[in-house]
Amino acid sequence: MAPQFDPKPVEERWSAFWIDNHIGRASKSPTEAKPFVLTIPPPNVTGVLHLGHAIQHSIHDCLLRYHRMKGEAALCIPGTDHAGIATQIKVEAQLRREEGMTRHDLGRPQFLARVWDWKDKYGANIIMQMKALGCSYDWERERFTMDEGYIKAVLTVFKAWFDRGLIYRGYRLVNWSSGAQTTVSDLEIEYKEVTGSLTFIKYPVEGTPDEFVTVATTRPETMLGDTAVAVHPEDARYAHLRGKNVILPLQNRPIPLVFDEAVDREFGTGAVKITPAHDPNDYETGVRHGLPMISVIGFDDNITEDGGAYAGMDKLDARKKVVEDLRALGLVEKVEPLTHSVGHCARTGVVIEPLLSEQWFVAMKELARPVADSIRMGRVSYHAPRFAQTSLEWLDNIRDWCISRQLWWGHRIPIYYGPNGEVECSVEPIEREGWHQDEDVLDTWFSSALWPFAVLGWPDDLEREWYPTSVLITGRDILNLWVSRMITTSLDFIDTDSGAPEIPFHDVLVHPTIQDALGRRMSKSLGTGIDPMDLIALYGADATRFGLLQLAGGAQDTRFVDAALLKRKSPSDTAPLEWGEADGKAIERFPQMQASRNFANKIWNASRLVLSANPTAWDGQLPDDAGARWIASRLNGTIREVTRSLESYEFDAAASALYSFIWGDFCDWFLELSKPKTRANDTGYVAFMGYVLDSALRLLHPFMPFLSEEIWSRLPRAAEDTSSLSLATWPVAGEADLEVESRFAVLQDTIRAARNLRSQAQIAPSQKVNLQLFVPVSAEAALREGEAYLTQLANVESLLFGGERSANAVSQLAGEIEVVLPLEGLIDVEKERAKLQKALETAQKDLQRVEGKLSNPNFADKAPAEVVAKEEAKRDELRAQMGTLSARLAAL
RNA sequence: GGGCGAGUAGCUUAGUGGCCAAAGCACCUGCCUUACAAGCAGGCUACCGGGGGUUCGAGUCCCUCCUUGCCCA
Repeated sequence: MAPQFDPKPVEERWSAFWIDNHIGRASKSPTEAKPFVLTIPPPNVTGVLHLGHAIQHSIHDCLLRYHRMKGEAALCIPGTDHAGIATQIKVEAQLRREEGMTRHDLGRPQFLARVWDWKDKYGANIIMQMKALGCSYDWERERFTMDEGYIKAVLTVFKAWFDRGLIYRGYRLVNWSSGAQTTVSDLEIEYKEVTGSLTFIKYPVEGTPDEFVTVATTRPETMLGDTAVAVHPEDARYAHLRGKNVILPLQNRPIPLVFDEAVDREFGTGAVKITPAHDPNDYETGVRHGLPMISVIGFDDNITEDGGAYAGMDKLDARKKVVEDLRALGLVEKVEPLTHSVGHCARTGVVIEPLLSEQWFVAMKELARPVADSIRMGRVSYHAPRFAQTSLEWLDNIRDWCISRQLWWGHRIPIYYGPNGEVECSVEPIEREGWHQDEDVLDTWFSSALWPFAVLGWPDDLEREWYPTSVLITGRDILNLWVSRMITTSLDFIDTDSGAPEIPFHDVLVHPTIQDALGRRMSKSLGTGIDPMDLIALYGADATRFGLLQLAGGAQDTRFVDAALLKRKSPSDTAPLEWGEADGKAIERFPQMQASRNFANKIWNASRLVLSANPTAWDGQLPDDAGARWIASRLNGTIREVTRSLESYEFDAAASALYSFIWGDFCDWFLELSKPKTRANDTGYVAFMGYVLDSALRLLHPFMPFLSEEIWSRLPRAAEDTSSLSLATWPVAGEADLEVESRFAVLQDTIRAARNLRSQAQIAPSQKVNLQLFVPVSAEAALREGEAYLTQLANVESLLFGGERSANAVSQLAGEIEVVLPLEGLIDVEKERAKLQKALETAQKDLQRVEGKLSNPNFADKAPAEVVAKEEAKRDELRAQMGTLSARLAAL
């Protein structure tokens, strides 16, 4: 074995082994035990995975491997999403860039062939990335949201909802993205603060041309489509105008003054212009008052014929011209700067234009109610629980879902139009003379909403033994977009054995969002996006997984440190980053990953040491030795803690329990104190060392599968014999022995004190020293038992218990134990005195605080007995320490 | 605008009312001690965002302000 762990060959070997041997295949019959089932959130086939995916898949595979080792039937179904808008935009951009063509030049069938090529290429790449991370999913079950069976599921749901009247076509105000040339749903809009202006426009009152009603607007060009001005019914300023019209300037059209309670009297002048065709609020007002709706902005963002003189102009040009012309007429009262929130298309970034259009919708109210009920009843439980509230707020205020998209890539809407105006929904294509299919496709999330049961064979033959699934692991940004909708479809289409609506998963686990080193969302355009494959290449897949799982504590955002990025002067500094370099100096760029790579190397070398002693299978006989008893107890505590943490999804706690056990306890103490035993070829002891390592590797496997598998394959095996650690059993915790652990802690503290003295006295580590110990009766057994270890680990020549207090010595306290290091030459008495004096003062101060607490009657009365007892023990120890320190000072 | 989080060492994070607030990285000192310099031993570093309150006791609970992230409009 090489002195440094080289991840690459190990990853290649075991990756191939797991796939060839179908480790991820759920071969057990799930009826044997409660199955553990996951379906991954299918990534978009738009490109490559980023760190957000990497943490998500580290969590998936960690849980999956843990449950598999526990002996449960464990299954995780992988797959990818066609991602309608996102993918089509990518392929269109590529087409434009490389061939100067639009999709229309190519035609629908040819264009779709191009998108399928793209899907094959990038979809395969994404699956490859998951495998590189070590994911042990059931690769034979890989699904795609547009594969044959999936299409059937989508069409079946559409038809069922259509037949029940839940899917309908309507001429409504929808969100139009001119960038993608399609509608988008409410959830696909991102609101951003922009600096704009508020223009106050005077509308003359009909019949009294000297009187005006002033309205304030951020979008003056929409005034061309105004069909009313609204004021609050109790607003005294406008009460006298009831029943009157105002004249819409530029269009010279009388429009009514309407009274509506929704008007905010405080905003602007209290009078608002109403443009029902271009604003959601105005649309509602328009419906309430039966106002005409005039579209003045078209799908191309240009002013329509109804915009009169401005027809054909871009809406932003028209905005300037309208204000200019109004100013010329003296109708602009003032213009104020205003920062307000504007909806942008989440995919293309263009400003969303609300437009009237004929689209398909799902009526959500009736469907959403049982979803909210299920969440409230706790049938689906959220981690953290507050995310249930987030979902409920959305569900309780649900609005109809616009599902038609003016795209080519996706599930084409199964609606057919006949020559005489017939409209029919059909799962099978209608190929009758004169009939044609709706041109639009469905919102991607319509198909994603069916994921958990569509990947398990629905509608043909749902594999009930795997449904419902166990945990849905996802980022919090798609809780409404995806998670709530999956619950909706499952409750509506899937029944339990007793006929009640079935949930798609029991738990929803929300994982952290990974931010860049400056607290921003990771983004390729800023040059801050990090490809997990780069991390795997630099640090190895195990270190990458472990490092990410250390960050996966709760749902809180977490920062991924890029040392090079931190060196930048300001967040707006976008100078390119060179890998591993900042200010011309070589640096470790990702310290979090470096730390876990070092950990992997530590495990590798600890294993080298154990394996070099040629361990045989352990017979279960615990060596009669303080160190062995101690590490056995610590192992049991660690098994318990890692198991508990995984059960409660605290991956950071599990990782740090493993880290401190393996590095802190096993390597720093146990392996060090075991060295004389391995040199003496104590086969029983070495077999025990092999057993502890074996157990640690099992616990480590869900976190670092490659490394643990590699080392485990080299260890001897007793009863159990499987070909792979991934199929070995999860360790069962025995009782931790607190008595053994506290005795060993006394020994450790004493050794540390001795090392500390050596270091202060600047004694070379190789030089042996004589040591004198003053030990209270309570600690004597512990020190006698561990005397050999003390001698070995503090490099002691001779150890003296008690005796004369020499003046020529330095000392330090370890609890109540006084560790004294006599020195050959004269010591610096003043320095030593000052050190002891300071220690004495500190103890004095602590004692005063503790005594103050104890003498407070409120504390004695109200604090629990064990807290009081702790304080009393503390007081006794401090008194003893002060006695020892005084004695030492006197001896100087 | 409404809602939900977060702010702890130079950095990233633990911290479940009860010892003197924990870990890793970074930094400093000394060591190539025959598993590991990706290492070992020792050390430095905190007005726990500000202010107020509840409590015998607050990093932890409540109020408020500041900063910041996300969701919804």
